[in-house]
Amino acid sequence: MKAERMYAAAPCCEEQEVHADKVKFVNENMPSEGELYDLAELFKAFGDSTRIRILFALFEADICVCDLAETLSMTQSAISHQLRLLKQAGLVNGRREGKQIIYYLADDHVRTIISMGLEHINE
Amino acid sequence: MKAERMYAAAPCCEEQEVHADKVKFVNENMPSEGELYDLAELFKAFGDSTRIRILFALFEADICVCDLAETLSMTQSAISHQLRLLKQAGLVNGRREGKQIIYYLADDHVRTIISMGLEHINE
DNA sequence: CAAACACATGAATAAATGTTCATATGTTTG
DNA sequence: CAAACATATGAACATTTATTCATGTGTTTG
Repeated sequence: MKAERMYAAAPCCEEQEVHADKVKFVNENMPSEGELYDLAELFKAFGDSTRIRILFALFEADICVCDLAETLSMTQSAISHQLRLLKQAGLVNGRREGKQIIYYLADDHVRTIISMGLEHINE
Repeated sequence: MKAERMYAAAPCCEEQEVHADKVKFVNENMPSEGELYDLAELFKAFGDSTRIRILFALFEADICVCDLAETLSMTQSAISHQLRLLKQAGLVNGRREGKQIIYYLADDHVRTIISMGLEHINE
């Protein structure tokens, strides 16, 4: 009879009342759909080692696409595509200087977030 | 003649020397392969809204798989798979209590990192 | 203004990822 | 110890993602 999908049936883990209260409480403090989505998108931007390397490069200096490509031994196209994602996530910005476009970190949250990450993996 | 791949040709952005120095300097301060990989893996764990929601739930209370599934309106299986990833990233741990396994945050870096993320998206 | 340069972007492809379904493992209860 | 419960896990599938290749856009230079 193709029942509705069961997300953990009602009599979940015995003691229904206690658990129902917990579920309710947790959901009250859950951020909005939009905020959850934006958070996930933000961290996705950090979730690739090419992009992480780009960010580390930008910790040291503002730098053009061409030099990023050489630094990371990757094609200009690949770097450009990744820079677009980083820009969409609000992590970097670019300014034109003649023929080149110089990229730089958008704000200091980037350093902070990566520092926390480093602390975590070196615990 | 199928040339070698060109990662931004040698005469990059004119002024070769200045740029070569910059490239060298940036590379000296680049973390190791392993560290870069681990960082990316860590942030990947934050890069999905289901996992973000699980973490927010665990901010409020230690909680079993079944209740997580009910809270997030998802199947037990989906939650279990995601918990495995969060565990691999060192973000959560589980302790057995009778039939259930209660999950909890592994350490306080999780809160800090998510806080930084929230600050960033609300700037 | 034509050629060269620096960068961006669309389409294509291979690899990674998230969820579902079916089933296995481990624990408690009668 | 058999049945019920809570969770874990493997295989399959659809979707997303990272890179490449080819080409387009915008700027400078001769």
